[in-house]
Amino acid sequence: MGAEAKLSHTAALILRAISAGYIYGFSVMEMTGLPSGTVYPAMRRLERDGLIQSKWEAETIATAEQRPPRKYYKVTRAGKTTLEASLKRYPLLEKMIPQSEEEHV
Amino acid sequence: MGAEAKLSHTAALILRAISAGYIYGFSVMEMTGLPSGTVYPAMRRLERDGLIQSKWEAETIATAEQRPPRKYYKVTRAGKTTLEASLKRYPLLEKMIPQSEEEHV
DNA sequence: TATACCTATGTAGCATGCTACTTGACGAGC
DNA sequence: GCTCGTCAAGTAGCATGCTACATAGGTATA
Repeated sequence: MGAEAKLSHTAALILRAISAGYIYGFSVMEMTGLPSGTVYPAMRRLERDGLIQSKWEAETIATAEQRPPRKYYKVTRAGKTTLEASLKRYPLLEKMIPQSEEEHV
Repeated sequence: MGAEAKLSHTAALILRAISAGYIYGFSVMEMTGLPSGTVYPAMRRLERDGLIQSKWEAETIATAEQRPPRKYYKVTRAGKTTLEASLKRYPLLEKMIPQSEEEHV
C-alpha cells in the first residue's frame, strides 16, 4: 500500500511550489500568497520528515546582492514520491502551479 | 479600509466551491478532496460569520431519492464580497474552481 | 539621524484543519 | 438477519495554519 506520509493541502502546495522552482521561503510566500507564519513552520516540518533539504546561501553572494541570505531548499527523492501521491489526492494543485525546470530566483 | 473577515486558504476554497454550485457538504468534500472533519466545521464557521446560509432539504425529497437529507448552502451578499477579496489574495483559486451557473447535485 | 520601506527568516499563542471515529438510513448479497 | 458498501452529517483531540510581532541589514529620503 505504501506508508507515505499524507500531506495537508497547504503542505502539498508548498512542496509543489519548491518542486516548481520556488526554492526559498520568501518566493514561496509570494507565489502562493501564504503568510510567513504558515510557510516557514511548514517547511521545517517538511524537512523534519525528510521531504526537502535545506542549505544556506553563501554570505558572500547575499552581501554582493545587497540582501539577507536565503535558505535554499530542494525536494528529496522521498519528497518527490510523496508529492506525486499528493497530486493524485489534490488534482487541482497541478492547475495552480505548473511544473517548470527554471528556478524562480 | 473595509472590515471584511480574512479567510484562510481552505475557507476561501470552500466558499468558492459553494459559489461554483457545490452547495452541500458532501459535494464540496468530493470536488476539493478535503475530509469531512475539515469541511463541516469550516462551513459552520462560514455560517457563523454570515458568509453562507444553510437550509435542510425537505425529508420528502431525500426519502424519494433514497439517501440522507442534505444541508444546502448559499452564499450571502457579505459572502460574495469576502470571496471577491479572497480571490484577489489567492488568485490561484480561480484557476482551481471555475465559476459556473449550474448546481452540482 | 530618524523614519520609512524592502528582503528575508523566524516565533508565540490562538484559530483552524485533519485523522479517526460515530450515527443513521438504505441497498446488495448471501 | 448479518455483513458490507454508499451517502450524508457530525465530533474529540491532536496537528497544522495564521496574525501579529521581532530581528536584522540594506536603500531611500528628508
